[in-house]
Amino acid sequence: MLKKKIIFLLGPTAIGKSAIAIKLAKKIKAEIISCDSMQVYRGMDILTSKVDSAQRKKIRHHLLDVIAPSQEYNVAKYRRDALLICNELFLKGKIPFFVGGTGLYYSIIIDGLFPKVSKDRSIRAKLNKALQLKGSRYLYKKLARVDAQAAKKIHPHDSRRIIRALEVYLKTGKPISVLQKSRVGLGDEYEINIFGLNLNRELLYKKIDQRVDKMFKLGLVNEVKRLVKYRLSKTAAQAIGIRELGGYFNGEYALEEARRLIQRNSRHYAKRQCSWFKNDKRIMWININKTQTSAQIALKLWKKLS
RNA sequence: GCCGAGAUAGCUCAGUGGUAGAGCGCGGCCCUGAAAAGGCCGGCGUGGGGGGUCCGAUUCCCUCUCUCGGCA
Repeated sequence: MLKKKIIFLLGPTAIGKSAIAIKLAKKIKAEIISCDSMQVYRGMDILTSKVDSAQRKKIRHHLLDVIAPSQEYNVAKYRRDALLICNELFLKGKIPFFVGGTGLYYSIIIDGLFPKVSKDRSIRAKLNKALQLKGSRYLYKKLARVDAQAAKKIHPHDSRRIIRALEVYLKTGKPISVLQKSRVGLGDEYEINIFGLNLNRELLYKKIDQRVDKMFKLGLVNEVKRLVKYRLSKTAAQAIGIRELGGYFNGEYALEEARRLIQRNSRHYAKRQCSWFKNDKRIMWININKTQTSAQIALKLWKKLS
């Protein structure tokens, strides 16, 4: 029996994924599932460069605007939501087409998430308090005693991962390093095609800077002003642009400085994305050069699929 | 033309008679319930050119070039 097909299109921010994805989706009866940790929030349109409604009419997009920015969202919720949509699409005879740049999210879809150890507010509160009082080294030593393997992988300064590992241990009595081995991915069941878009670093940075300029022209400042009037969830508040414009709103620096910071932080982010994708050997790479249109690139991808 | 200040990393600059640092920038990497987050690593340099003093000069002296400011 023929395996069902799932497609991924990955790449750093501003490289042009969305336009290419829509063109490809039209050729193959696919619907797009956003693979982006920030585009799930309503009201963060300019900030996250979401595709507009005209484009969404061409091809249905999922997991955009699914929660309020006051709500928290995370990998586990994403996985649950995305897999649900995947199944719906299969029933409709459509191909699920994941498009985005959040490395953790796509890998969780493909490779799975170890089960059922959700975040625990009270345990985290305690651990965070210990972190403040005694520092990350104290927690790190604690972790090393119960889960040497995890400790080996985590840097002593990486307090977030130390806390999560301890949280899992305290909740289940099992080391996270053991649980992590029990992930169930999509691997064997489906035919998975992963495409990655690649662009020379200098050009990518230029595109990022230009995109940020465009965001300002489209009204980024007002959008963020509107957003921060309400309390943003911890996760939504992480979007690049919130903190940077916050400093401007507080009078810490001029608007131009906020722009500079947004551009720089976006470049750093893109670099981290590249580094994440680089060593996934399953990715089929497509090099972009500036003369190609998104239609041409979509055609190239389409040929590789058939 | 004269006077003064300066010329050190991609940028802004610090410092020292024993071949150099800081911030920013940049590069590399890690990643399993906060991931646009968080963490780690890396100085990336013919110290403006030439000459002199000295065991030794980026540091002291001379000279040239250039830049900036002031006076003409």
